Amino acid sequence: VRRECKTATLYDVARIAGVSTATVSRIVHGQDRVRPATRERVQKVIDELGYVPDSAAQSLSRRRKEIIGLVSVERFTPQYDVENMSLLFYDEILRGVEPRLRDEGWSLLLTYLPGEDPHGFARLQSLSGKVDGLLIGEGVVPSSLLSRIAQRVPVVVIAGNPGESGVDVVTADNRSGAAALVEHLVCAHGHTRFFHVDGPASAPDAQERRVALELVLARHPRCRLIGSVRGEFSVRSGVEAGEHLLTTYGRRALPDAIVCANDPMAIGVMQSLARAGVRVPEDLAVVGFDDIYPGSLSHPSLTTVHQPMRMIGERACTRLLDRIARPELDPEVVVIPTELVLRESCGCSPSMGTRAVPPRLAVQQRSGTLQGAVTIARSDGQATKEGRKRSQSGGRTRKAVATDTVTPLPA
Amino acid sequence: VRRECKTATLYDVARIAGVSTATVSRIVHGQDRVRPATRERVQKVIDELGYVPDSAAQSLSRRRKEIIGLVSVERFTPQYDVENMSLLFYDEILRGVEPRLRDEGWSLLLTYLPGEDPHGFARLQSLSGKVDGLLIGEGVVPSSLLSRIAQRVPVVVIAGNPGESGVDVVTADNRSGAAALVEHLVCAHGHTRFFHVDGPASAPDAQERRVALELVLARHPRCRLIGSVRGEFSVRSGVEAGEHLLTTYGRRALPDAIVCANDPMAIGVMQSLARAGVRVPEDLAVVGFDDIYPGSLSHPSLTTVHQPMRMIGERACTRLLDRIARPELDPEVVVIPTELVLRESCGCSPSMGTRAVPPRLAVQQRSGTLQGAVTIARSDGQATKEGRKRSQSGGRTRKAVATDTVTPLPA
DNA sequence: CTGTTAGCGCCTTCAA
DNA sequence: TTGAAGGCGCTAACAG
Repeated sequence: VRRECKTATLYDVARIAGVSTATVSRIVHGQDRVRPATRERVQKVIDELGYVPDSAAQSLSRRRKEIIGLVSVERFTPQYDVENMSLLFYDEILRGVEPRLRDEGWSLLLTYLPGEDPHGFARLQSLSGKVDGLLIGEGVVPSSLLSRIAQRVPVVVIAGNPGESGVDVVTADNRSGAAALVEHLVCAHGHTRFFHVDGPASAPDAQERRVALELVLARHPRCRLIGSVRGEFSVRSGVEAGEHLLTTYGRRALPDAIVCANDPMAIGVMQSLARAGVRVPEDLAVVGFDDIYPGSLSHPSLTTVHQPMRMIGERACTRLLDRIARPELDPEVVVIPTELVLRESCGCSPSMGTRAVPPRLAVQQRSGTLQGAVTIARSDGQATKEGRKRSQSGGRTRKAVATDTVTPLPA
Repeated sequence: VRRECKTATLYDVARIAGVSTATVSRIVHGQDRVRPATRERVQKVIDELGYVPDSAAQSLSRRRKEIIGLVSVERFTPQYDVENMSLLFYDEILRGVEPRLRDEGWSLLLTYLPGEDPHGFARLQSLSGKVDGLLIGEGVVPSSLLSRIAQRVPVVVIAGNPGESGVDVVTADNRSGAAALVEHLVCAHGHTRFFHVDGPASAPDAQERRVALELVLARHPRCRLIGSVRGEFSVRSGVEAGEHLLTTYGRRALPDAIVCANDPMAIGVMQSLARAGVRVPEDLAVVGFDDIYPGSLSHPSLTTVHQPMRMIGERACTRLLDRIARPELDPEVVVIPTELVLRESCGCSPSMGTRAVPPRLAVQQRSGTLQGAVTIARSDGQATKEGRKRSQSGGRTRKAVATDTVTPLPA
């Protein structure tokens, strides 16, 4: 059986059913104002012909494609390398975006862009001709270019710098999350000598986390940062950081706690410590950020901060759809609360695993040049459990809602 | 600054540059037959206006959208559940598909479909109006409907049943992989009492793996299958399988080896064994299938079979593009070789980790109703190392190339 | 209730 | 080397 290449068009249906194309169109879209008898007859022809409307023609006519693009940085190495893990972030974002979009009957165009791609801008330009709006991951293109893209088509930046101009931004509350984590190491475990494994200089989220670390340490006079190295967010760079640490401080002068800018690096650090016979958490604590699944499997299991990535994806998507519907909206920064996940690597016993409840949602309005109007919206009807109150984490005028409520997890 | 909503069209450019739309079109597409002076002048206008061609109009005019759709089953639970892991499969497929597509300048439309969605067919139909071809994951819709979709638009099924009719299929060589794995347990470790944690009845790959297990055991008279349970491919169902096992056999009558239909279930099994104080691999061996990253982190690390998922995605994509270009091609089944990954959980020491080299590529042609024509193609210029020859694994007429060559991994 | 008729923005012969 | 013009398949007024 040779495949038929000819696809039925609206005209074919109309002709065969003996009606006009307008009528067929009405029926396809389930409008009323059609006599039931006609509807039935036409529907039959549609089914027989297997007619499906051509989306290109629809888009052209309606001036709307009902497609949005999701662009994220391609950080994956040629083959099954552990580096992949940095991508898990976008995989989860995706799981938040896609269902939201599907609900609306829209489609998702997915693209990875090599970091620092010289043609990045051109690619985004051409992409902008294929969609009604763009969800762009942090680090895909420099922000100067971002705003140029945003002139052509609505843009929401994911995990982006909250200072981005002319575009909406949805991001996790890195600062409060990191603050809560360090605060825990200080208050619950009494650590004082910290070491930091930082992320790439270009990553705004790593930057936020570092600032939080420094702020908390500054609040506790006995605590200090004895050193830090910069990693690449990968397991491998974590391993290297661990080796560097061992070389630098030797076995006797190790820090009390190693704070890593993300989970893969924390896993890498633990690997090199294990190899050297250093025990975690007995000899020192290690913590990460992100809460990726492998962190819960590692030995010891990893204490970290959970970013609700699906929610970030979903909110970003919602925001983009809103903006497409009403392009005149003012750009907004949405900060999604993070949650502390206490496991073994900080010294907490496995049984006492706790997790913070996402308390509220911080929404920062930004209209024109005026900055600083702050709106706080509750996320759900979720009851805010009582817990230790942490002080607001920031030194800036912006008040981000902190990861400030901790409740026990169910066993 | 209020966003401009008006986007420049080809006409705008033509009018302002004082040429015809045909000329602009030629320039946009880099054709020659344009006087350099004209080109330059027009290009300047294009840049100034930030003109980007509208893809809908292009598609309509060219009768080609240059978009393909990727559809996979949505198995993810509401939130960050470990079940997610079943999705890792498609995440990796994606990383094979997207770059391949990007190379060609095409785009990817991504959709998840809830398993057993009653509207599944309708969704696929409507999707078929938005793309030039479809990559469909196994289990998205019953195969009867698949072939109806395939009449409208080229379809390649991923990880599908090799018996699917009217569509191309790209899948891993589950049978040879599982056979090699079991053979290893028997020959290298001398195990004789096996227990099987099967996958869902509807999963063709689980079926292939079970058949292979049974065949190998049948070849070794001393070996037998003492029992099996069916799981859902999730960590949780692995945990349950482990508990069931402990209840059924007690501590004294445990099997020698537990063969799981995929890695997440193997991880689950190991979790419940660990909780009960059963040591792996000292007391019994546990093996999985898939080679997902967390398996390399678990304790003990998991012996398994690697499916080259990116390659599967890439090949599937290539095949789809070929078919779109030449719809008259005969449907084909491409079987991608798998690789044995020996780690700790089978009893191999970590240092002796080995991994099979992908030997060849099996391509089965299937033209019209005639089945069974078999073509074997070499994958690359890769030299085939000598190794234990295994007998052909199937009882069927199809000759699948086995995972039959084992070489040490670099440390 | 149903049909007529302009476009939507671009591509592509065919002429000039 | 350039321009003119007819679609591509569908939608949405506007008439009837």
